[in-house]
Amino acid sequence: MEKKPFIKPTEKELEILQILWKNGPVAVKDVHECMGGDQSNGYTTILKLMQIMHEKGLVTRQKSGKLHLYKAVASQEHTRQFIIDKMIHSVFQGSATQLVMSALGNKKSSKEELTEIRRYLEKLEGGE
Amino acid sequence: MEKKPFIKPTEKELEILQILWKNGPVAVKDVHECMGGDQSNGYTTILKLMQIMHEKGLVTRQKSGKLHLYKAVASQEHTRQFIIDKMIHSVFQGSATQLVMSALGNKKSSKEELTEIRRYLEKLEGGE
DNA sequence: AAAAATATACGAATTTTTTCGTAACAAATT
DNA sequence: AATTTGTTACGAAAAAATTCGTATATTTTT
Repeated sequence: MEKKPFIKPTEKELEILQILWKNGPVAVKDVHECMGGDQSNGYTTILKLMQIMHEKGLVTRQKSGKLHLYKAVASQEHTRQFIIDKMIHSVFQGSATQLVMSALGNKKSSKEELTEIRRYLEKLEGGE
Repeated sequence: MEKKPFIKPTEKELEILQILWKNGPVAVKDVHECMGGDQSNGYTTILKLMQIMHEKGLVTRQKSGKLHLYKAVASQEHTRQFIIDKMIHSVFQGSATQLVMSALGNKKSSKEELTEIRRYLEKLEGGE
């Protein structure tokens, strides 16, 4: 059996993953453009990062003509949950409740958002 | 006017801050012990980290006899909100709602927790 | 006052993350 | 077939974060 340790992506890697999740399998060029072109990041910087991500197993890639199309391995949902779990543990002393309150307390969430969350909560409570 | 950029603490720094918030002004020794003694971290490692945090302005310190008592500068609440905001932006495409759902979805939160959060929400909605 | 114990200071090594220059390669264009 | 163009590969530098050894200072004990 293969045990996958799930490597936590670094900040930059996360930025790249966001783009991969949103746009499906894309080339380095596309990611680079999505990140604002050379103003903010050199092309080879992004390329290198994506190669490293490939080494780490964070992404797979597939040759298509002369370019590589990269795809995230872990789902956005899975990665989010992993990160959130870590955060709940390291910053909110294990309390999801405290995280939620912090998340909602500062942001002026719209009434619609709050209602949506409340519905979601009721569903969770009901379904138990 | 002094503009405070608010430096985001690193992971290890955050661990230390947790202890400072919880236990008030304490010496390096205390922090070191709280973190499991030499098994996990050398004393001088923690010391150095705390000195760096001092340089960065993350903590203040005060001499008390021969030791330094360290205290976090930013409040736990403030730091939490800063980190959560960053996370909402970088991982949840700006949607606090999605973060909340992710936080509650994976964890099997207890009925009590869910109820507590729902009450909190109702208060937010009402108070608007 | 010498020795031991307890802290801090400092410098440096190590590891991880980020950045980038240059080479190599392949396809398209001339 | 030579040149240009677009891409990946590679190596190394720079920056940031973490770890630790050793020196120094101060207090306590002998």
